[in-house]
Amino acid sequence: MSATATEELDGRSLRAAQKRKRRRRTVLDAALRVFSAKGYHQTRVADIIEEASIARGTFYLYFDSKNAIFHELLDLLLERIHENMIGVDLEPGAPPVRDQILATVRSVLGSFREDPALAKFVLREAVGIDEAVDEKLHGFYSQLHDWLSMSLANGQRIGFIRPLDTEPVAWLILGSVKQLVQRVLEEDEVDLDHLSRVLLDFNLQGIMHAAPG
Amino acid sequence: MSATATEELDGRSLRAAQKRKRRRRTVLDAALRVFSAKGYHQTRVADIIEEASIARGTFYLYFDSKNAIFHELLDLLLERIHENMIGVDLEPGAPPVRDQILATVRSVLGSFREDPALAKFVLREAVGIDEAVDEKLHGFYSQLHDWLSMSLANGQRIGFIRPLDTEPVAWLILGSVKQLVQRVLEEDEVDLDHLSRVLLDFNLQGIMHAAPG
Amino acid sequence: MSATATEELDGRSLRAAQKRKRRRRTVLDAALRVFSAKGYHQTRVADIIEEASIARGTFYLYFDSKNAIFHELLDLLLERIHENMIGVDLEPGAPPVRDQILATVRSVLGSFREDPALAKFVLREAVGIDEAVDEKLHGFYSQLHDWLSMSLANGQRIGFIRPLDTEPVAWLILGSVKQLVQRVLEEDEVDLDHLSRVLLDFNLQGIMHAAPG
Amino acid sequence: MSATATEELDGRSLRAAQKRKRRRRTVLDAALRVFSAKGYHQTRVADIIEEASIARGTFYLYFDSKNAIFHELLDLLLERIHENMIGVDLEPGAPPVRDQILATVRSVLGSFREDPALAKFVLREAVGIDEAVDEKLHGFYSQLHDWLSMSLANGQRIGFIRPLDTEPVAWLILGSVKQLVQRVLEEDEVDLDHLSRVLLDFNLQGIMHAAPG
DNA sequence: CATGAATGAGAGTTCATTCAT
DNA sequence: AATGAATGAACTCTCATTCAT
Repeated sequence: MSATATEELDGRSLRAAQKRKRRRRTVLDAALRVFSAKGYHQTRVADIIEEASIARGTFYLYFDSKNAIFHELLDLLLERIHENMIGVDLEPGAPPVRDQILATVRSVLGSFREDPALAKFVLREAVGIDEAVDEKLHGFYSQLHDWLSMSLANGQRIGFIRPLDTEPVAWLILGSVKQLVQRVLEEDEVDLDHLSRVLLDFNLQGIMHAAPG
Repeated sequence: MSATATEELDGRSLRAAQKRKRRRRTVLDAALRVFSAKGYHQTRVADIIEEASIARGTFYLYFDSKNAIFHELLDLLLERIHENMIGVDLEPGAPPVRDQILATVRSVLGSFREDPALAKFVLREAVGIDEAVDEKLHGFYSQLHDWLSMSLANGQRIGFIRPLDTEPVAWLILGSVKQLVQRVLEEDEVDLDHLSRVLLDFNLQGIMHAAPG
Repeated sequence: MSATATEELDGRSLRAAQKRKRRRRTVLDAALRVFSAKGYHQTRVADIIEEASIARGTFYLYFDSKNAIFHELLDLLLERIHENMIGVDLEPGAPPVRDQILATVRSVLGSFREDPALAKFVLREAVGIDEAVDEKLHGFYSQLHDWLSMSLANGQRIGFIRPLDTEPVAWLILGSVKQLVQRVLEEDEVDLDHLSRVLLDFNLQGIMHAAPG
Repeated sequence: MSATATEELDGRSLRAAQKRKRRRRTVLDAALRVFSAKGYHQTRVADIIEEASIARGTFYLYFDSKNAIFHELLDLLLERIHENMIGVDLEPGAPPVRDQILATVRSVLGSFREDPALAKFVLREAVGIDEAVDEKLHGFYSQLHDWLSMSLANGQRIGFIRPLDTEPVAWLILGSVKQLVQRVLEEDEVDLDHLSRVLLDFNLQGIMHAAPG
């Protein structure tokens, strides 16, 4: 009987833990929606709890503060973007580099387009909130930059990329991508395939005619 | 004698008006400093009046509200940036197009570097404050974009620019410039001449080797 | 068991609702006391919350603003006065008209005397606050006037009242009553029965000797 | 020469004093207009100085404070009303008492009608401003009441007035007059002669048919 | 664990009054 | 005497967080 009780308790606490997790998730989702729509400062805790259909106190049962839930969201999203980043396979037999990059670009643009809240959140609303937020974003973009910079260096080594100062160029590429993502979010109908190709061509060849040999 | 009196009055009111203008300017400068350093929401009216060394009520003598002074600053700065933009001279006998663009780029980067508060303000803090602010910034960047887009079209007509979709490419260029400006602000020592050349080369030729004829 | 749970919940929320209502009432009462004592403009929200022994925020939990609670009080009190007004029964077999009116007058004077705050509030403090307040009071007195005017017309029809211009006379009666009420509030010891009779006699017969046939 | 100088000074200071007096009067008039239109609390010092076309500081050259100018106005107006009050001449050979009273009533109503600002000011706005204002008004009405009460007593002595409790009846009369004055101010077209007669008849005979001998 | 009423520090703004010119 | 820019105390209202139930 005590076994049963224990089992029951285990089962109960397991279910409880799951329920807790689900609740947390519900609130996080709600918060993401509201933060994306109104921005951090325009968002009241009241908005979040209403969107999540929970009571005021419940919010503080799952999160320490409005600021804390924001940070948690930010971490989550930056991590998710990280995971979606695909490296370029330079092994012999791999698809052409250009095609690989094109696929990556296409996938990144598409994923932002699918979850605009996420992108809006990271690109626009997470600014001017906090020293800590600023640092986090800064670190994130630095990582992207470093990865790009390294990729450029690799490309140079195999002769795919011309000699250039990889540091600033990585920033330039990053900037152009960020801007395009932002545009993609604002326009209703976009041809992702076309845009991906334009983005790639621009970054690869710039705007000039290929110089004649 | 009445003339003198009138003159005196004029002189007095003139001096008063000048003083008023100077005061306004003092407050605007102080506000720019504080907004740039702390962001809009972290900035209290108390911070501004302390920075400007004026009394609480004096602030409201010159500006309607915290929001109003922010908008005035924004207008001022966007206008200033506008004025610094130089077109490209295509007349025969003009300096080479590439040199002209290079000079513009160099001047833009330099002016931001000279007044970092200005740049920080426009690029970072003016987000998520207000519908009106968002629209203003949006409009500003749209204008920049349209100007770029048109310039690209012109370049195509004279054969300087390869065939490409000017609309998205203009956004890409804009994005890369914005990002570089942001970096320039964050780093202590930068070689503006070098960066300007890198920026230009990147946008003109991309990152690939010039394709052999 | 689920029934019990539901009942408990119902009971809980019921008790909560009751408590809420009691709280509201407490604040309203406190506000009435303070407004009556100091007038609208001398009253600070701080005074009300102190009198009600609640926190600053709590006040705004129950009322939108200082102005709103004032309006609610005003509505409440005007309504209460309305309810206390008794019509005259002209049916055969009813008590003599004079006695009926006397009873009404006595009851009105008495009710004001019992709750001086109420009367002070309506008669003195609710002036010069707001366009809306002015209109509300104006409307209230207009209603009283119209009711009086109509009663006079009815009295004329049954021959109880002499021919006269009912419109202005209704205002005269109203004015005399208002003034007496105000006096009743200011004096410590009053003989309500005596005053009621004096009021009635004055309004019925004026101050002259009954004209000899 | 010193004489001339003195004379000149005298003349100058005289003219200056006159100008000062005129200025004061201008400001007082302006204040009366604004106070009457908007009420004490809605009136800003800015409103008064704009209406009077003087500078902010000038206001405080002539009056100690917003409160002070209000009190001065109040005193002025109460005094003016006092002066307009005419006693009843009971000497043999004087016009009939009823006619004398009628003339007084007519004149009082007419004077209020001619200067509505004055009346509005005294009857409506001067409430809930100040302990001192309250006392002043209270004293004023007490005087009116005492005068009325005494007149009633006199009337009783000569047999013109029936036996009644003069104290409360004086308040009733006062109330009816105040109310009528207030109405006269609010309506656009009024027949003052008719209203005066109605007022008199009401106060003299009430609303009942004269009791048959 | 869930609730939502209660809290109070702190924000922006107003306006009567002062004072240097 | 006249001006009007400057002052700052005092006000109302907001909202993230707490806590008794």
